[in-house]
Amino acid sequence: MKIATYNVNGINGRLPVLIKWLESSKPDIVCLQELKATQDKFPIAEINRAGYQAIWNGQKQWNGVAILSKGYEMTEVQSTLPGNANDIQSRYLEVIIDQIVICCLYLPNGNPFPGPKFEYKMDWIKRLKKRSKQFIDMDLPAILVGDFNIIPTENDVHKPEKWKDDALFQPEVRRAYNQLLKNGWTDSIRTLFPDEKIYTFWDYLYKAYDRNAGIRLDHILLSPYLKSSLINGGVDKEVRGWTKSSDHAPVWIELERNKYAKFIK
Amino acid sequence: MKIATYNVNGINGRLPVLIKWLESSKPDIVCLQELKATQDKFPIAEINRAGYQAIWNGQKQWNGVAILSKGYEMTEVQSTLPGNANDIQSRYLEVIIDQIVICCLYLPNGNPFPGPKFEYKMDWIKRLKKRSKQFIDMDLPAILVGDFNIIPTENDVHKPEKWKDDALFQPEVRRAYNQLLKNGWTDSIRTLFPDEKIYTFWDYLYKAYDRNAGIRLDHILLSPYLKSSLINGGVDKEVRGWTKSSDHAPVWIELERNKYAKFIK
DNA sequence: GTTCTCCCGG
DNA sequence: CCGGGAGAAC
Repeated sequence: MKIATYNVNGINGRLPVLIKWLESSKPDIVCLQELKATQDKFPIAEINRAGYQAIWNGQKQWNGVAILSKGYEMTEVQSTLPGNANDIQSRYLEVIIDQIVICCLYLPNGNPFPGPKFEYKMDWIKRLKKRSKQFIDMDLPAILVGDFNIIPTENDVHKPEKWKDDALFQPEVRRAYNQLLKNGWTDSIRTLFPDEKIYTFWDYLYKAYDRNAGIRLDHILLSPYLKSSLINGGVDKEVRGWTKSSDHAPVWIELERNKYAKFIK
Repeated sequence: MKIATYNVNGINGRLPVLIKWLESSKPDIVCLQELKATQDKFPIAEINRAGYQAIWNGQKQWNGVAILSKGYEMTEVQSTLPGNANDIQSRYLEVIIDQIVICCLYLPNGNPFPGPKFEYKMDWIKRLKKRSKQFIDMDLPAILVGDFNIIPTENDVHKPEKWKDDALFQPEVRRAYNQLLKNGWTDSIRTLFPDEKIYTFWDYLYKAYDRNAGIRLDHILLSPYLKSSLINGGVDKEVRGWTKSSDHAPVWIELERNKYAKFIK
């Protein structure tokens, strides 16, 4: 089972690129972030035509998340991250597919640091830790998939010194990410490639992609039950070079179906 | 010699359509209106690549006119319509090509009627009458080419009654157009097709093009010396149906080179 | 409807 | 640099 995440930065503006990538990469499950479209502007007809069902959580100008599935039935569990009834930003979608809990998340950027937006980010992370801890405690097969807006380590950024004042690279943010790992979550890509410089985002400005001045923001975290099912993964880096591309590249993993199936029973 | 006019409604947004049309219609001279681009944003490189030189008169948000030439040398004469030093809108460009004075004009729309915008339109027409009368008085071979924003007669509009309150169809505007004809100017298209319903503009709204609910706004007027040189003309109506098309269609005429050459000597 | 401009957010 | 939104003009 191939599971991917892709921050599309505007699903309607990005539709040709998205469809082209779906057809070449053929993921079974896709978590999308930054739809930048209202619920009724989600291009469901084109998504269907590409062979995918979808559940989505739109919003007017920013944010917006969706989960696409090819063949697998989906059941929606949550469309908000629990813990703050005042949070009206569309950044979370939780579904069950093939007996796995799949959480599509678009964590707040948090810039400028410091400030209220950063505080919102930290509160969001706190709620994510709480929600995700429940999956661990319940021994559920679960995956946290999406744009975390967190650069986990110095090995995940081209020039660490440029990011020291940025909300994406604050010590307390990185510490929170590490706590997720300590809680039992596995960073798929880092597990597969322990030492490589791997990026998933390159700024539109200053020809960042041409210079490979990137950062790693998009992550796929596996609960303990799924850890041993991980058989492959990567970043579809070339997609970032396509015309009219998002500033993110898609990230994907492959799970061995049989390995986790036996645990669930 | 094939001379055309085309209100492009944004030259940069329209570039693929414009190039495609240039390559299929192959006019020698083209007057463009509504560039909607500043002087430095005019896509001269792409125009050159299509085989045309250009002189243009850009403006920030609206207006903007240009004259393209394939092979013929151009000499700029005026970049404003004389008679009002306070008029800063880029709506006029006068050049000499092959010994003919070519005036590219984008006459003000004038809506809403009545009001200051309509008064500006009438003042502009008054100045145009004055300038164009000079060409007649001087026996010069001259052409007035462009978007006149004037519906000359009831035969130039799909449903005349819908336009009676519109600045494009006001009696005093149509009277002014008729005075140009009385001064000696020849409406090329109407001369070639005296009775046909011919349109050059279809609103983007209400599927106006599909219903052929159009109006004739774009005209090519010949001074007396050139009248007998007119051998062909038409509207490239199909261009209006192309994807990402302007709301106007190109209009063109062909002049017999030898017929007017003998008069000039 | 479709363009462009300015603005925001990233 | 790009998306999307608001607003103006046609």
